Amino acid sequence: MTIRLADAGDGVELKRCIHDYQVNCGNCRLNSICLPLALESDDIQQLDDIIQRSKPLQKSQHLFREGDDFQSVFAVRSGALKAYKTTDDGREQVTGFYFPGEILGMDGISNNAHASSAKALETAAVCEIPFTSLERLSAMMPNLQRHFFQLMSREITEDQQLITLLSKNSADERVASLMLSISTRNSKRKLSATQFRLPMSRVDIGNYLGLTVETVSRVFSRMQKMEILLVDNKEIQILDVDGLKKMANLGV
Amino acid sequence: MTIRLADAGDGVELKRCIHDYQVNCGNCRLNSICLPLALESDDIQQLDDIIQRSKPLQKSQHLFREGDDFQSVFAVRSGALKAYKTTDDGREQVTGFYFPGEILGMDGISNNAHASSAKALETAAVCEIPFTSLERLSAMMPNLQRHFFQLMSREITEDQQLITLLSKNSADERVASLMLSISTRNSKRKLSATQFRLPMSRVDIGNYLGLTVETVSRVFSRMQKMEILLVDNKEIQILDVDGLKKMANLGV
DNA sequence: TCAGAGCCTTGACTCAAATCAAGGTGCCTT
DNA sequence: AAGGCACCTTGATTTGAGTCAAGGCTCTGA
Repeated sequence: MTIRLADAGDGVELKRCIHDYQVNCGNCRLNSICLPLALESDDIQQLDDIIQRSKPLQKSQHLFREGDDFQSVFAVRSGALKAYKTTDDGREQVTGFYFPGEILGMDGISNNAHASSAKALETAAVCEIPFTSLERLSAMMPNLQRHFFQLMSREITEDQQLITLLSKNSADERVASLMLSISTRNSKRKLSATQFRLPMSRVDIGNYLGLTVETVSRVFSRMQKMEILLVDNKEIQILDVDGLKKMANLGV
Repeated sequence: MTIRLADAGDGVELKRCIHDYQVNCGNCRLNSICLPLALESDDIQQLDDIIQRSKPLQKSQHLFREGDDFQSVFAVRSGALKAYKTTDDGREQVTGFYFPGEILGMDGISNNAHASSAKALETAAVCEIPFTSLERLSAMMPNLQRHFFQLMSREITEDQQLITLLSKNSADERVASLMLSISTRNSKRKLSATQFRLPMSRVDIGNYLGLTVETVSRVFSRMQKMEILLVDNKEIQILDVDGLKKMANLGV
């Protein structure tokens, strides 16, 4: 029942699709994050034509799995996803959280197979961008080619940030950094930088930051006691941004 | 005195240059690692024309520094380099080691400024690939575009491997994994997989793996006692590959 | 060839986070 | 409305790696 192509499926389903979701890149409120490009409107139309909008994923549904054939990269439209790898001994490593406007799946390009799995943390909608079409288009639009090189390069620098965090920082610093990162990304999406609901569990946070659940929980308690955060289960309110930055120890 | 362009500098210096280094991508013995591409010889010529070969770097000389304008990516021709970032509080995080045939500098694309510094661990020669020329050429050669997308994607998956290592694995497992990685990369370059000289110090290894020097040293001692490695300062001989793989715990 | 500096190793002790254990909270299902 | 399950919190204890300290090795340059 999944609608993969804009011109596929029966008319009724398609219409609902058009009604429910934003239909094109030109009017998408996320395009300043996802496509901050100086493209001609004709170019945007061409890009829009290759992008496929599908039915939302339900919580804990997979968008793709490690080892799946790589066909497309994906932009998050709504909701949130996590990417994770399964180690040979069966443990899980969360490699990233993805919010609206962010792009995932680029790690599949190198081997033509997804190098990680992606799972919805809550109901989530994505735009699918078939990679061969994207390559074709990129060769014709220097701006687009540049944009994708930049996106991938950003993924690299972000991974390097995480490497540094894991390798050099204490539990307090790691959790504080993640809270700041989510806060910053929220404000880029014109949402509150100080109040939000975490879409992921404590287990996922711990897993991502190389900590156990218990440690994450204790850090939240400590932050609450210090009146830096107000934590009510997954609802977070940042009371003292400077205190949080100080705790993150990444330069105020 | 640096020769940056193949057609620059005075004739004598240039000739020595041609004599000392392999001159073009077509005959470079590393091209199976660096450029495993089905390119027409005319295409290789075009690529070759944009690549600039410079004088070798001396040990501990910088190839570029964090914050430098991003102009080029670099392929290692000989020797070895490390990439590292300096954190806001002045500590260093080594983000990678680069051996002949490997490409570095791609993290600079996203902000038009290098996101990390690169320093020679020993005398090292590199090919400089100016990025704007590469972009122009990529738009014309689909294979080349694909290749660079793949290279960047590989950098992402490798960083994710490191993230997992740092987040989930013990000191023993981390050091064992690095030894295996170097061994594998050596054999790709037709060098011995079981005997090599580490170009980096214990400090660099520890820094890269999120460990202290003392811990790295203790792990080497332990491995020696277990007759997995023979360690003589920077000279490493792998005595028991399976034992090493088992120690790395990444699936034998 | 000798001095010095930087790098490496080893040992003793400390500590931050993991582990083990138990109980609480909130949410979904029936 | 109640039962069950998944998730979260807190406390007690353990442990792997960090820190501190000291001594040895090796390469360089005078």
